[in-house]
Amino acid sequence: MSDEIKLSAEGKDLLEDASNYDGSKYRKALNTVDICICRIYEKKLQVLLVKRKYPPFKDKWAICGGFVDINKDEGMMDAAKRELFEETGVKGVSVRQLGTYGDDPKRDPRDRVITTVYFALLSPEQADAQIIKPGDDARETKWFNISKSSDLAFDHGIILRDLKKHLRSGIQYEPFAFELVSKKFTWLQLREAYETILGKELIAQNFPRDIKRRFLVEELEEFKAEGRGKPARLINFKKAISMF
Amino acid sequence: MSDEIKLSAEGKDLLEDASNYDGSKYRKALNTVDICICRIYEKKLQVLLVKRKYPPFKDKWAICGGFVDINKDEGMMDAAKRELFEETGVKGVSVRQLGTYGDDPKRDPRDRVITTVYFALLSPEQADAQIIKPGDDARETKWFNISKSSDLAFDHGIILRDLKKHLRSGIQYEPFAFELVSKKFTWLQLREAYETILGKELIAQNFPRDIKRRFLVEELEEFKAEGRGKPARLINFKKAISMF
DNA sequence: ATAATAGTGTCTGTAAGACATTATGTG
DNA sequence: CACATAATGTCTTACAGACACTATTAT
Repeated sequence: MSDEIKLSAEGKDLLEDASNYDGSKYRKALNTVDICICRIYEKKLQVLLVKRKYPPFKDKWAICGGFVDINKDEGMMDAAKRELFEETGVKGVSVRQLGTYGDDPKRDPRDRVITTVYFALLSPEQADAQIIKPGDDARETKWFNISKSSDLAFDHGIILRDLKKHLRSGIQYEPFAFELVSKKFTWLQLREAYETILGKELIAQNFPRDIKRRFLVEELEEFKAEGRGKPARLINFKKAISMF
Repeated sequence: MSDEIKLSAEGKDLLEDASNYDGSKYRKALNTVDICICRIYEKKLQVLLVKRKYPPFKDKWAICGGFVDINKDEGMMDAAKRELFEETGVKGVSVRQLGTYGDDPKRDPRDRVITTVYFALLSPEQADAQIIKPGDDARETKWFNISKSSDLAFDHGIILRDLKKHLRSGIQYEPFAFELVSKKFTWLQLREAYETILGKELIAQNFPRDIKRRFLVEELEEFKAEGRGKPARLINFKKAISMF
């Protein structure tokens, strides 16, 4: 944040800073938020994509998102949460920032668009609760395996690649996996969430031991039979154990 | 990124998406970049701040930054690098994104400003090379200990707190410390960079062993006497050893 | 020689990987 | 009972913390 902005009578903003920025030719970018809505389905990390109905990238699939409502003084994360709600009907989920993509001025060929990308991790229940709102003009959405989603609109392929990396490197100390499973979960379910994000198998017997070192969990006196075999104990996530 | 933008004849952008966004009342935010220019000085992490010459926050200290030049199709990171160069004369330094701050619509009381924050880590040489450009209208800049910098303009105090956290948690696998020391450095210098960022002392004898696990370094046949005692071997950073 | 800093070697406790065994449910 | 999955126990290996000792320079 450097210098000076003046607001003219019409509410048009001019820039006038100490380095003689030419305010008269001043143009602004558009700010959007994208929200990568993720779930785990059949041991694959999936993201909810929406089919574009207009050019550019007509009929291509894109990450959910939209414009930040500057008129209504909407916060960036609020906009991301609103988009999440509009697409899925889900509220009260933790939404995190991935990053801002605004290096290529032609990432949207129409105009300069700067997008700040957030992501939300849904439990199976939250993902299934997805509401098709009546009267909605039928935005077509679909879950895609995050790895196979190529040929997307804009730079959304790059964004999803970055998201995968971010989830993988953050899962050690951030409770990503806990958000992707049900509120009460089994060790198997949590381990499969880890395996999905890490892209490798973990040793089942060691898994509870290793998790308990970094996270505080509550082992309930409830059990759930998942087909044959001994029913598994249900677990509740309490909190992360801070490493500092 | 959801739907539709139309450009009118005058180049004024209208929004017209599938959810009946009211294009006529459409207003845009201003995009700025801030760059946290960091160095280590006397075992303290410092950031270069600039004294504001105009309201709001007149005479308060702020992180370096400025507007993204949308007219010139300037990329976000290019803008951050330009600001870095304008303040310090330094080029060719790796600049990373910290995050985007745009939740509070009143973070700039004049208008809606969304800022994307980057950071650069300078070696002592780069930090000292700081150029006061002639004909510059004397922007007053000064190095501050990052911890003690309170009462800053805007939400810059929060940003620096976030940066500290980001550096601390990332230093294990990202070569932050190597950028904060000279190209050829001693184990002591590198360890002090780690200690500064981590905020605790490390065991000197174990330090080379632990670094070599995560990073590839070249131990040179050059030595440098730093006062009395045995001259220390100079080291060269090669690359990080990927953990995946 | 003495002080000061650099660098090596080794011991120990903890964490992580790997596997064997026991426990407890379903068909 | 046979089978499948959960849960526990233990062995081994790698890493991290801590400290003792040696090496090399300036004064």
